[in-house]
Amino acid sequence: MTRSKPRVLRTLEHAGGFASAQEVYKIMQREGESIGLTTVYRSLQSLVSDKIVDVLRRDDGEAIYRLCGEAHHHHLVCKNCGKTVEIEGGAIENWAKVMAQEHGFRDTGHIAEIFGTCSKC
Amino acid sequence: MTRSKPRVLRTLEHAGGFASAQEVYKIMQREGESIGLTTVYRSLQSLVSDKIVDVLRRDDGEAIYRLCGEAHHHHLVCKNCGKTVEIEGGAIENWAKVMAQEHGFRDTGHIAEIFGTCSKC
DNA sequence: ATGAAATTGACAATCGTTTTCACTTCTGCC
DNA sequence: GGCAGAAGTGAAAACGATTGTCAATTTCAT
Repeated sequence: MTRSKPRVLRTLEHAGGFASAQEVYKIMQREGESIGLTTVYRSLQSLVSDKIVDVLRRDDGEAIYRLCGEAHHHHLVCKNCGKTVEIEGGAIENWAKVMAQEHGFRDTGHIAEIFGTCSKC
Repeated sequence: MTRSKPRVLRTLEHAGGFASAQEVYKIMQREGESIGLTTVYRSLQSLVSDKIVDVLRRDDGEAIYRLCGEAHHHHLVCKNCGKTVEIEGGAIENWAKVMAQEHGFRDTGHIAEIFGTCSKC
């Protein structure tokens, strides 16, 4: 992808690194950028498979896209306001490795997310 | 609610304590139970506010309902053939609690899945 | 039994997301 | 430069989960 992806990425950065596809689209419209909703979705998906952004789910099921550094980390997400804290995996990393080995799995990865209600909500 | 809620609850139990609204509806249809999809949704929502069931989100955004009392466990999934092993959370449970507390989060839950390639693939 | 209130369910509407398809823009090759 | 074919784009339609509507049914207290 050539034209759209960088523009979508820039918009996501500008939005504080955290927005749904619909929101990114609306922002770009408001700023006068010419882009289709379909392309926003495709760009975001592409950015996800590039590991440039992360995708999570809000409580209502809407997907939210989030810029993410290359370091492996986990998330602590507020179900209510979407506030996200990046946290260390700590004991999990080893747990995942041991469990996988124990059952003969190779090339393993894992996801782990904690969700709840943050102090403000 | 009177007639439907217990039937939905029973179906959810029967399904292994873990299913989406659509799945519950399909199961009940198959078993010859007469119920509307709308009512399944309403019953599940009601069970959630009764704290009898939990609601999570699948990766694709579909809501899955889980019996609260159900033993909490995690999954080890083969990316290739889909084989799934239920595993214990072990160290994770505590990690999640500590992390959440540390950041002032309340009413927390977590999801953790390990994926990889199983010995056969 | 009876009327008010709660429950139910077929259907339509909504909303995020994906697919389709015709059109445009790139690309490498002559 | 021109030109095929591939890749990218976007409007509109399709899709699937969920929610709203509303008339019919059931429940419950009297």
